[in-house]
Amino acid sequence: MRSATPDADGRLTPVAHSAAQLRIVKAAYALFGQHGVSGTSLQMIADAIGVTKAAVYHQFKSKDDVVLAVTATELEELQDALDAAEAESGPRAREVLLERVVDIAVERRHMASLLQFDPVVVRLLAEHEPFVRFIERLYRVLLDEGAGVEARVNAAIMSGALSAAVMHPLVQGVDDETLKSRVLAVTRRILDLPS
Amino acid sequence: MRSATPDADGRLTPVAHSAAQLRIVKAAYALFGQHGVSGTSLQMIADAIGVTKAAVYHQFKSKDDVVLAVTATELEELQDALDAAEAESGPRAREVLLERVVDIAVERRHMASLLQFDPVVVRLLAEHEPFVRFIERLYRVLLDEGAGVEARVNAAIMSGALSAAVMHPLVQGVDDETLKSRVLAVTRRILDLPS
DNA sequence: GTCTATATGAAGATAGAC
DNA sequence: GTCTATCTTCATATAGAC
Repeated sequence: MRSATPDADGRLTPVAHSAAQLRIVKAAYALFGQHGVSGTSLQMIADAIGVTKAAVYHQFKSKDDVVLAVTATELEELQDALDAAEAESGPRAREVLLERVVDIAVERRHMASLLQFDPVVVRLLAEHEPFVRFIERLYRVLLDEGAGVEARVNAAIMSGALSAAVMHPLVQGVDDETLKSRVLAVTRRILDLPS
Repeated sequence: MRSATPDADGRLTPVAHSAAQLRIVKAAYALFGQHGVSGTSLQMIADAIGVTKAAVYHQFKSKDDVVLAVTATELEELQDALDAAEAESGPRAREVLLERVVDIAVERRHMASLLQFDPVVVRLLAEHEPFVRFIERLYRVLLDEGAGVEARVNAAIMSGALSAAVMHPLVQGVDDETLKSRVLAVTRRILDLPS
């Protein structure tokens, strides 16, 4: 896998993408958001950037590889947030993570659901160790050590709440700032953080 | 469309499915949950029930029709909950709806996300008037008349929270009863209902 | 209600030229 | 880094027999 390599500490170390790879990842990202991963063909991606399928295959050896690269790119942003959170200690870490994550989710509205709900992405995330370790690292901040059922359900609720909150038809017309502050308020309540 | 016809009041009036149609819908339902709609072929559906593709096409004239039938079947359950809620008045209506919806979501865990997050289903729900009217009816109970931005965001959050809460990897091992009570508690908090 | 057989196209993927 | 050309497999969909 070229797009993300393991690291001792659950840190993703993604590639220096070439310009050509970046164009593909960017186009794929947009199309995945509109059609889902299975609903997006390499032909669609190639058409979107004005090249042929073969050109795409020169950069990535399979469609799974493209999905992996897109996913890793998305997680990079999350990783920065996680790094910042881990630099804090105690409940403050969770607070910092939450704020950053909400910001990211609102700004890249349609992607949030992909990562969590697209069956192809879910499968890849579960199968590739670097991703698994990264997710574990994320939950370590979000949940207390040895957190019980209640905390786990709360964390699950929070992650889905976030996805829906930013892409649901009901919030189509809502501006980013309003959305951020509302979502932050509700997710804080879910995680039992002080507002 | 054979699988759902309009009604003056946003009520879906689905077909008397034949036994053959029911088998197809049931198999498709399971496969959609595992692979998503785009990731499920009619061949997979046919194989699952031990017939040929042609047999499936005899019952439904296109794949969209199968998706429509599956979706309508899922919404039928929601419709019963909605009927019950509308029979109540005031805040009690919302309370009743919430309890029923949580029950349904927990019991059919993997479907909740399909209806809200699968791009194909989302498209079909938006394009077919009976569905659009039904969803409007649903929101009428969930939200107050002329509800503001805050209530809309809350409703969106709630619907996503529900999906994630019942299918997130974090809650894989949690039993139905625990999940129901936790989800109910949190969603009540989101909607500002008394617990 | 299900079958075989088939049409037509698009999917993922590769070889080799420029 | 991109192309044309090609392969194979699979997709949706139809015709017509049983």
